[in-house]
Amino acid sequence: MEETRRSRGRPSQFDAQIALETAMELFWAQGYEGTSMAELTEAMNINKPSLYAAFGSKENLFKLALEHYLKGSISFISAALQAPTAYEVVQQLLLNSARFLTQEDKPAGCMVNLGSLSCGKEAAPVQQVLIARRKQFEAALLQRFERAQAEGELTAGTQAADLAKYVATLHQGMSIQAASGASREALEALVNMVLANWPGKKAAELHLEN
Amino acid sequence: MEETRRSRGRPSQFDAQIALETAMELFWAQGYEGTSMAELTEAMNINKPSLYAAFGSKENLFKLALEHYLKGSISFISAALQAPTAYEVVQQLLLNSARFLTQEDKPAGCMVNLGSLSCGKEAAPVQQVLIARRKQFEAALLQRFERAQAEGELTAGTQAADLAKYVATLHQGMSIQAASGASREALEALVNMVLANWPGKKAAELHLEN
DNA sequence: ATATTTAATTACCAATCGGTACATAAATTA
DNA sequence: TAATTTATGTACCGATTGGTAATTAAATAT
Repeated sequence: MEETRRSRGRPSQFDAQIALETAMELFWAQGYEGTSMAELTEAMNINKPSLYAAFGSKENLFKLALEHYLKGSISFISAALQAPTAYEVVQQLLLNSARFLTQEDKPAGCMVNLGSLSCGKEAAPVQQVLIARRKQFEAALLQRFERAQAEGELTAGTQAADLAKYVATLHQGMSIQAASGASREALEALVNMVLANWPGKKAAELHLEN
Repeated sequence: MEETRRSRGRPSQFDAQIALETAMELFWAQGYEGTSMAELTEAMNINKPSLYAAFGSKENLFKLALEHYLKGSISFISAALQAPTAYEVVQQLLLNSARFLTQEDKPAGCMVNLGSLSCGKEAAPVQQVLIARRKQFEAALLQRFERAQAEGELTAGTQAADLAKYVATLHQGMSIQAASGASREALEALVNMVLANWPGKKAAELHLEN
């Protein structure tokens, strides 16, 4: 089944996906500027010329590591976005985020939200990519809340855009909390409090939900 | 009147406070790792030996620049904490933050919240100082909300600790929003939404849930 | 076997990093 | 004026930065 046409020259001694996983964890934990190519080559166990041949440059390696990160983390996000109600979307999203942001075997916080927030000019391209991803996340929330609004789910005065920015802001704040040492339990308590005061619903409806 | 005893040797050609202001803006915008001593010496218009003689090291310069930042930004925070009710505390704090984080002539976002979130091992001491400052801010909020609770202001089920973490998290998220290009108006709309759903405000309705 | 293709290895590049030695300039004190 | 004190300017330090040239090793194709 796995008969992928042997390539011609000397075979690679590393698996690109595994190498990207290692690069991802380093960039995730230490950021773009805080991670040197020397650290990367040692952790990935690849010589520098091989690494450059495979991934192009430090900047490109970061972008590929970011895509790898999104592949692994976007699953529970897109799953949450498919929940039947806006409330359940936020519930799933934030509760799962509280856990994701405090995984024991992974860096704390979200790679997209924490990366290159303040950085030198050399890191500007990477910074722009991360900003775009943050906006993309908020746009996905907006789209989902607009649907909820069309389905008559939200209260009259509630703006879908404000709601999307509210959830995105909470998610980003939770990343800083996690990176600053907040425990999983503390984040979960925070999320439960947010859910108990969810703006999209009236108190009476909230009572029925639980 | 300003008869401050002339020092003995050759006089400094720079004002330490003005120099710190410049260093602060650079570190604020580009972070600790993203700002080089070469950039600093040029922007501050001080030779490297003079800079080292005056401020010790890059790490120490950052810490002094941070203290300078706090001196300038902590005023509206401590003023907000003295508002008569918890609601007004949050109102003043977040509305003023929305403006502070989007000043036109200053870097976007909060230097404490955005600095060294992910960084290399060399920046670890600076990272720890920033984490401590974030915790200090949340602790000040906690203290204020505990007072509000003692004054019978909050509903029975509301934990002051959760409330403090909620506001701190929002403030941190707003910093990322500002750093990612969010406008002042968008942040103000967000804050107004948060205030409209402030847990202590509609106490009677929310009390039904728990 | 030989040629060809591709990767690994070693050694190296100019540029920049944070930090300093050394000599000089400008002030006060004696 | 001479001695002392402090800051300045120049020139430099070893280490590290991201990135490569050139050679060798290991596979397939002819």
